[in-house]
Amino acid sequence: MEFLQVHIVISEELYTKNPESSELGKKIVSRSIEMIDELGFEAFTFKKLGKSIGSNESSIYRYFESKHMLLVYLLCWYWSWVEYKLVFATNNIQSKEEKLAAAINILTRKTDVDNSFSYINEIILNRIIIAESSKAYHTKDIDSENEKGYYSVYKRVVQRVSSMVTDINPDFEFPHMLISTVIEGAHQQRYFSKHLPSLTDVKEGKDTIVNFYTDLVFKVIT
Amino acid sequence: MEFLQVHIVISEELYTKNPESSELGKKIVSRSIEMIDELGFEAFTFKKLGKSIGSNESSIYRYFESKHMLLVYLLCWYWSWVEYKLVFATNNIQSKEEKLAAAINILTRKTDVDNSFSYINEIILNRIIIAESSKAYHTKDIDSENEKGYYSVYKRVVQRVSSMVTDINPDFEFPHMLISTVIEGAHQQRYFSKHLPSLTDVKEGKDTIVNFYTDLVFKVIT
DNA sequence: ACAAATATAATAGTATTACTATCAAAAAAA
DNA sequence: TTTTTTTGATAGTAATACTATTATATTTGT
Repeated sequence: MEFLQVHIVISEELYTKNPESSELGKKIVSRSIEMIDELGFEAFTFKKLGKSIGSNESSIYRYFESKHMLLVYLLCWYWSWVEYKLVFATNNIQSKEEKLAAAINILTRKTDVDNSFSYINEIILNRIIIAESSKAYHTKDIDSENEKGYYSVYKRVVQRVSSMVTDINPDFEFPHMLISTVIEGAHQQRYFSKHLPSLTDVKEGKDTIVNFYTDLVFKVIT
Repeated sequence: MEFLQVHIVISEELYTKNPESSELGKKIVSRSIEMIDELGFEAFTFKKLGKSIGSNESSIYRYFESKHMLLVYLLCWYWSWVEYKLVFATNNIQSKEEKLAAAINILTRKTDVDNSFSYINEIILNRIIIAESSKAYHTKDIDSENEKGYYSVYKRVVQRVSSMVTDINPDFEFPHMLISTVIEGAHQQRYFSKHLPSLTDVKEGKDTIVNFYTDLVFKVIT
């Protein structure tokens, strides 16, 4: 069985040496995803990662300037991947409403396996995005990093879906607020349902989160 | 002019020695709020705090077990204060809809000065809650800390407002999801409007965030 | 096949962090 | 005034988040 191999290109600003250019680089990325998930971002270190992949701390620093930049890289990779899924899933849908519903589904659903990108486990990556991504942009350096374009992919995803909202209702004044609320909200609800369930109303079986936010969006924009 | 002095009681689990029991303790709390705001939580240390208040690192450790526990303490104080404001603002409102609207206003508006609590600056505290609170519960220890009740005040606030939703529409299935989405969403939008404005549609002057979420809630529950 | 270039590994070192432990001095309570 | 409690000062530890240097592989060009 063959799979379509799609390539996600990440801005050069985010790494010192492109991790996709070598086996070691790919191992750094794939193993770091697993380790951040296992240990949490705080307890994760380049030293531990090096030991775990049979390499050296100093070699990892040749790919990523810091642990923070690695997280930003993963975030960027994740949102590029979501954008690809989004474009793929909404392409050729004629009905504006169906298109928006498909987009919201992509943004709020549980991530499933995707064999197009061999060395990255999207399910685990999704989990660390949910648990750790806020640590990437809740920094004192947010403004300068934003200027450098570190978050442009994420902003583009919000923009794409906001446009779908505006297509349906051109008079709706807050499409960006609505979509960023949905994206961040869906992530939070997944985290809460696991760790602080009294903040949610998630039921076993059906995907409450997708239904809740889909319903919310359509009610709010009309 | 005299002000009503209201006392917020914080669970003993959150501190080693009650910071309200001494001048030093109060200074630790009030100055830590300012310093976390200035430096960000990562760069803030007990050593720097000690130096800044003319005290010693070791003395601060006698009040708080760790920097993380100080943050949890501040979070708990903040939500206790919001709960007090909430009860105060919604008390005696007859109309269920007006009551909920008043509650959403409390949860989403910009914080203003409050002279009832002398040594805590609520405006700065609000800012650090917006920027840093996710770091408190995005930890590997979340489950055990949740069991110990560290987040019960926050959960109670969500519960209170969710009940108001259920009072209006007993058939609405997701009151907790809705209210936690609103609370966290409003915080995020305030952060985004300052640092990642393309994720929002905030306009100068009027309080877009309050209007957006008030409208959202009433549209969703009916 | 061999030199040159490049990538990786190993080691050491630095400043800082997040604490703990100990002891003395100061302040408050009995 | 004695005892207790609180604070301050100092020292120490293991770990973190790096940087710098040098040696050793590995790859590449000819």
